[in-house]
Amino acid sequence: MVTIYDIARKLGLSAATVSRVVNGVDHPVSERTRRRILDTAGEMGYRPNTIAKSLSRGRTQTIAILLPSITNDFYTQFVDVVENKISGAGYSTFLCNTHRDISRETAWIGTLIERRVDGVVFCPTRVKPGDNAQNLNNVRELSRHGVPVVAIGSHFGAVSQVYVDTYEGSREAVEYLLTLGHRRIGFIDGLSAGTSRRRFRGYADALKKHGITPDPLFQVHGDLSFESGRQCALRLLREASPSAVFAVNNNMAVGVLEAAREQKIQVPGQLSVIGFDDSPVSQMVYPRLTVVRQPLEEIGKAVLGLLSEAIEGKNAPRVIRLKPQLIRRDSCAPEPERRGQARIRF
Amino acid sequence: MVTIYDIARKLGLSAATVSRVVNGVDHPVSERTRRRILDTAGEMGYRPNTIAKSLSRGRTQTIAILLPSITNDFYTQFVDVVENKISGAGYSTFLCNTHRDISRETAWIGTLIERRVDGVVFCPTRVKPGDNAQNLNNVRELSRHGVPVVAIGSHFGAVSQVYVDTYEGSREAVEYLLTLGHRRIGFIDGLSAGTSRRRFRGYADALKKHGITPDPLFQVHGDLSFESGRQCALRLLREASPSAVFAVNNNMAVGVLEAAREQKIQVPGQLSVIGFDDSPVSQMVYPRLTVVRQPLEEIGKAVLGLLSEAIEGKNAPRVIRLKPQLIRRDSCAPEPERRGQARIRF
DNA sequence: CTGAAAGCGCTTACAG
DNA sequence: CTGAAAGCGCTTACAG
Repeated sequence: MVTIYDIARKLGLSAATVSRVVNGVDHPVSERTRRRILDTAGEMGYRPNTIAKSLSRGRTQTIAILLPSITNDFYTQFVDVVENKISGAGYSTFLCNTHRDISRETAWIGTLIERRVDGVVFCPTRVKPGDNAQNLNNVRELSRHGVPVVAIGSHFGAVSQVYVDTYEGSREAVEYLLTLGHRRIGFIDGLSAGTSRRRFRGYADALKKHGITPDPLFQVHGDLSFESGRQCALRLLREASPSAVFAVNNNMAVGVLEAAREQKIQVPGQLSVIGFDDSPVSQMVYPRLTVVRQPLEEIGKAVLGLLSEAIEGKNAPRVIRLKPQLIRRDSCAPEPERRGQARIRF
Repeated sequence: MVTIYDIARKLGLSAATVSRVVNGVDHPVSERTRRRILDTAGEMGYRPNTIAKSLSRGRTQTIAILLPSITNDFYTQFVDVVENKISGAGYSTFLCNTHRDISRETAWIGTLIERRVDGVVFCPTRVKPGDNAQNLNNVRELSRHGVPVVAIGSHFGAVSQVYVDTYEGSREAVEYLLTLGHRRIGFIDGLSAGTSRRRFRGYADALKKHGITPDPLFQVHGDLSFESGRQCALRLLREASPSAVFAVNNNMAVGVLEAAREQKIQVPGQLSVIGFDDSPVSQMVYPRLTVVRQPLEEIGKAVLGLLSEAIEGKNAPRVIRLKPQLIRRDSCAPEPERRGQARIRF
């Protein structure tokens, strides 16, 4: 590999001068030597060594995206927009996948500190009850070592956060179903340790506001997979016969569609369905899913903004709140009639 | 940030000794000083600086995955398994997304050379006719700078390759349809500049073997999206009335399902459908798609094996061939009857 | 306009 | 068992 010294030697110049011109630094250099340097750099196939630059500058121009899963549609789309903005800002990005294993998250933290990344986009991994506490430890560990962090969704003390008001999104979705006349509304939750509690509260509050007491019979827990959505729906259909179902993600909502099909229940004729997030699959199924969409482009912009602030050290950590949006497609319809009145419990 | 010098100074030792023990190098050190160093390293919260290590060792322990799109299910799954193996081998991975833009691929090449990555997993971006030539240039550029490369799918001179025999997979899928009695088999291709020519040849050869001359009327081009699959299917249905359709990816195959639904054509009763790759969506639609699956786990293993060889410089570049597998699910059935005999052209 | 020199934080052959 | 020193490839304040 050719270095600035090779160029300097060949031209009888100093490395300092070569460094200045190849970096386009604002520093007076005669036009002639500039040309000579640029030319021979080209001829020799010179490529600056980013590692050496990083060491002397104390900056790596590198950002990590730490997340629970890359095969989950939400994160895939998240990575797509965030990575795009990161590289647009002149950084490279380390992809750090925990595979929903908190111990791998913790391991990544160490690696990222040692790699001296300039910042990390932190999507906490939490599936088990204790995970949340470990997330906090991990964020603190980064902060202790001076690594700027922006957290997605969850709040971790003195660190910036982009927060999508899933409570509000959830509430709106259920409001919508209520407006359509539904009163028997099932809720398919995710892992209990996850952030879906906010989604549940939005659901519950909407019901209460309309004088309906949330009934545990209408609430089931899945694991975010298609198959679990199907199972949950089957159970709801059997035990609560809802006229509408709200699921906390898309895969499970699609599972609901499948369960309905198996039970010969028409969607949306006999059963309305709403999902959360807006993955491509939501428009590839029949009927196309009505969903609560998280504003990915805005999220990406917020993430980069907050991260830049944190890196520059200009502003104090802060949180940017974003609102999800209800996208009405074809999976919802007015409640058909008050079938099964006798079994209504609320 | 605390350095080995800080530890050395505090203990009245040399940086060399500290370096040796914190790295667990095989070099005699008294048990006492080892303990002292380890203890104070712990107390001081010492973290080795990977950047400095990289510079002095001439190795960055970093691998890049360069790909056309991260929102495409195939690449998402590919990244999931490959990144997992890469980090398992002690490397971190740079995610380099070209967004199907060849000029961004070229830009990444420069960045990766300058970052001195230890290797790159190269999934060529090609959508336009000229892209292929640029892919070759890019691979050569990496090689010229001594960066080990393993290419996926395409062949690029003196560089290792993992090759999935999509010709064979395609041929088998069409054989299967022929076995079911289908003779009017539509083919939905991707971008013409892509690798799907091999898939087309598999299709064409299977037909010929059964005495059927491939008819251009049965061949249409989509852009790999769901919507284009739908459009292509609509056109095929209108102009060629096939009894089976084979699409070169899953999204388009799902689009075929949607088109059939709109036209009140039963799948698989009146139309059989096969897709390529095996994305999660293929099992979330109705009916579940029969597909040609690429063996991701094996691909991942092959990639890492080849990359290791290239990094160690032990073996000459070589290619590992893998075979896709036909996964029979619910979207295919025997050809119902010879409807529309009069219009058969072959 | 150009350069000498120290520094970034580590590794490692060479001595002792 | 321990250390002095050079080297990895840059940057940049300081001189001239």
